[in-house]
Amino acid sequence: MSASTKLSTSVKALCYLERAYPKPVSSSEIAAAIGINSSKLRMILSMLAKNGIVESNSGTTGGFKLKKQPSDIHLQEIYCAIEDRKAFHLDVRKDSIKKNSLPEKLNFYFLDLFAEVQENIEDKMKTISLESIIKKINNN
Amino acid sequence: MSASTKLSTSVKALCYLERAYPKPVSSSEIAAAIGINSSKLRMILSMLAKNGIVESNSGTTGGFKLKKQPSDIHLQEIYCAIEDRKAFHLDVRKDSIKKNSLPEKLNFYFLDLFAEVQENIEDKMKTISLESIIKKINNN
DNA sequence: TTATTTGTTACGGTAAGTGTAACAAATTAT
DNA sequence: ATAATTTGTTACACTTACCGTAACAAATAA
Repeated sequence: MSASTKLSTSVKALCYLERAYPKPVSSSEIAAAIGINSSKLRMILSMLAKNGIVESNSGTTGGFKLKKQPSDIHLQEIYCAIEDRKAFHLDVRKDSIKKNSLPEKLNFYFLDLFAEVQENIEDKMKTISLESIIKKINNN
Repeated sequence: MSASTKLSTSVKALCYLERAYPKPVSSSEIAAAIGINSSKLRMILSMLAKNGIVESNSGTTGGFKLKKQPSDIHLQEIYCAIEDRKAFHLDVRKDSIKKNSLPEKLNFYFLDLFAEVQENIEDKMKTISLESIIKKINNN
């Protein structure tokens, strides 16, 4: 699952949970509402649960519900919870490239550059809370 | 071919051309030096040629050479020449999503957000010239 | 004990990315 | 003119990633 898909799916689910709060909601219900398979959604929600963003409970009265206030949940936090890899990942073909060659040095250069870009993106995401998204959406 | 691969390959080739300047170099020679297939490289270089970054000539004495000064070639320019799509592209599954629903609104929200991020990245790339990359590489 | 829900794994189908080959068109050398 | 070289482009097999779905053990409540 791609990073952007995971991120948007997460926010859709979290918005749904915010509306239902404090009632817990099952993955099936959320999945049907946002148009995704419930297994895939559970995969995402379980990661959010491990990172303390949502609470999950098994059983008849189980389901998911928000564990933090929307104003305290930021995009960067969500992103880190669901994705270990970076959004940008450079091709570093160590095969067929000589040590200390120009191509290798350029690979390192782009590795650094993309890491920097990645940091910029994460900084931006830190400034966006779930609450701000919900407010913006409601004004449309 | 992914955007990051195209970009790094382009810069590798351009650095090679800068070193050989003003002698034209064949795609085979560059391809061997940077470890890529010559057909794929020609695909990239032809796009750079269409955008006035390099000059291409057929025939025995043909090949590629820089058409602009390294200080006048910027990453953003290269990126635009080789890639029409954006680096980030959101999943907008219009199927199974109702009109004016929360998920649809959130899709639009992320579409806007990612477009903004994209602009930030391009702004950053505008500040990086081929010359600055070459200087940085040579100091390592 | 039964029913419900999470958490996780697996699998087939589809799309994207990679590496290579091939060949027409253009240009130069002989 | 003819041959050789190089670009520009297309095609193809192979691999990898992605997407949608199903399945089932573990946990929990009725």
